[in-house]
Amino acid sequence: MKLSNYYLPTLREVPADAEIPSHQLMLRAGMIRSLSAGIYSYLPLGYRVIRKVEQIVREEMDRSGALEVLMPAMQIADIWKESGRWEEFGPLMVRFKDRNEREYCLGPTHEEVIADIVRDEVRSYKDLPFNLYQIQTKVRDEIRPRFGLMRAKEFIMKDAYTLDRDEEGLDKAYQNMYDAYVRVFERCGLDTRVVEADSGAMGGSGSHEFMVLADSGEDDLAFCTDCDYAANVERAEAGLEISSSGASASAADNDPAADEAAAIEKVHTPDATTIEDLVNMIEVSPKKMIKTMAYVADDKPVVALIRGDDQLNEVKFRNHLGAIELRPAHPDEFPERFGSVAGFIGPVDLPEDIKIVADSRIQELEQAVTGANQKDYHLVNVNPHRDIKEIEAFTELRTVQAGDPCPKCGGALEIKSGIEVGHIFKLGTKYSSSMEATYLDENGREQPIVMGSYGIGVTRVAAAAVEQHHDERGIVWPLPLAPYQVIILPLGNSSEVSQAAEELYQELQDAGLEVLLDDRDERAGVKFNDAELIGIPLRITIGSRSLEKEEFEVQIRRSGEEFNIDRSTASAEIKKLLEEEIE
RNA sequence: CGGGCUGUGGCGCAGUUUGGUAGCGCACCUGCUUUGGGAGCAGGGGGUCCUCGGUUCAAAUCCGAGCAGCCCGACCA
Repeated sequence: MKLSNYYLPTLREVPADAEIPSHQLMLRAGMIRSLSAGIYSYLPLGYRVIRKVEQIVREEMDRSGALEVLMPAMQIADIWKESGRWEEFGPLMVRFKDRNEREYCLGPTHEEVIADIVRDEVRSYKDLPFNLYQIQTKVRDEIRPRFGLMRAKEFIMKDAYTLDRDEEGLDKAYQNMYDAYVRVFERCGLDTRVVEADSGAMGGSGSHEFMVLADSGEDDLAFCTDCDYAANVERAEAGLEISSSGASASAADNDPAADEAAAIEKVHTPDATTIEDLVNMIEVSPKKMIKTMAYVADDKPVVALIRGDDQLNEVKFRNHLGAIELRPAHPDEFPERFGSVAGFIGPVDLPEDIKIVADSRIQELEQAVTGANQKDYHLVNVNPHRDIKEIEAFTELRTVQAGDPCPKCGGALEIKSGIEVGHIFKLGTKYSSSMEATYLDENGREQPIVMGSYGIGVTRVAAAAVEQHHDERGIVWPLPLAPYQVIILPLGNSSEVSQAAEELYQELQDAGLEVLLDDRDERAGVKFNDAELIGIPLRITIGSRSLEKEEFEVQIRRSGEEFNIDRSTASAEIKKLLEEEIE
């Protein structure tokens, strides 16, 4: 394509609204424009990248035996009510009514539609297994869209669904998709890690996320420095810690004198509503404090007990409770529902209807500090086993931190941030059961189809690629995702130069390469800067200076390397350079 | 949904404290010169100053309400 007839609105300055590199650069490179927060148009250059990602995904899905379909973006509420997710999805789903007051949503995902498609047609075990996928725009009313394509309200996703007879079939299908995903991200030139994940609202038994490591990532990931353990911190568990306080706690249990020596005391702690305030006021280590986190789970009051220096992991808490809706209690709710005041709530003598769940680390605490359920007072010398009678369970509720022991090998965990570009789930029979998608097995018995679901955020992959591949001059596309492979810059206005450029352009195009010709009437600096900003892997400069010697100048975007090539062998040389660039 | 910041030409911003009829850089158009890393000179076009209401002789500026965008948090396949 010739830039003189292209729509490439590059920006010299960084748009004020964009925070992270991929957002800034995609705007500056004229790839995307936003219509509203989290809603984007993909301009010609940007859409080419999207299509490159789609094509790689498509090829690998096809290779894995999956079949491409296209499902409706507009879905009826009925199927969501059947699966129970009409309520569960909450405000994340964009809903509307047609002229007849019939309820619809814009598909945030397609498990229900898949179940509907197959339930009427799949009758026998002989019809299974198979795998359907689509590449389509998904719509989710994100609470807070941000970071450009990274978290948008409308985004392109590849979603695949496997349908199997049993768990064994699902395991195979899951592994097949896992392998396909590894190939997809490798081909995209992305450095990804696979981590164990929480399956969240999707339900199901097993789940892995494919993560691109990047500082701007919204997910925290725990990696073991010694073994291959890797998990999203939402799910990551810490191994057992052999601590001295743990040992002494059991000793204390056997020593009634120790308990007596440490009777509960109420201390005046005016305005100390945070752990930090308390540390300053009574000089106790946060490790000796019990944080009491008040939540409302499906409209019932619950509290989580966490050591003062730990963070509550809401996913673990929610999973333990089996709750659908879990939210922090609002301060206004404290007096009535928790019999206390925000900032001073504690587990000792709470109203009886409140469920108490404690992190396993609470078990080994003694002479701890916690809220007194009375404004401006805390309790000291609290021993959980003696003083908190209604603890429903001790379980791991805390978020793992760097340095925590690995659950697999005991080595130290480290925390890195990552961008979730793919997520695979073993759904099991959650949707097939509720929506009656069944088949008859060899014995003529009706069985629910066993499903898996597999997503790749296509637009997010493009953004993640920019996060991982850019420098101070702009984007540095990995060759497989580059919108064009080569850009030719004729400099000056001599007809020899433009003729040579035109010839090379034709030659490269005939050779099947994707080529841009910057034939705009712009100064050299403008052309150089734009070429580097949009990140084309190979830049060919043609100017009278080198043309006199029958040479073209090459710059490799990634390395910055520059050298000359002979005009006569240019196109063969360029092809060779591109092949090398793939490796 | 809570906290903070911001809305002035396509982009980046000043002007708001102290009210007086809108400005700078970039981009854009015309001409001349220039032409290998975001050109120079001259001339020119473009703005409901987010919206609505109020105060005032007079509002970008003061007051009230609303809307939008961004950041932090909450939340979120």
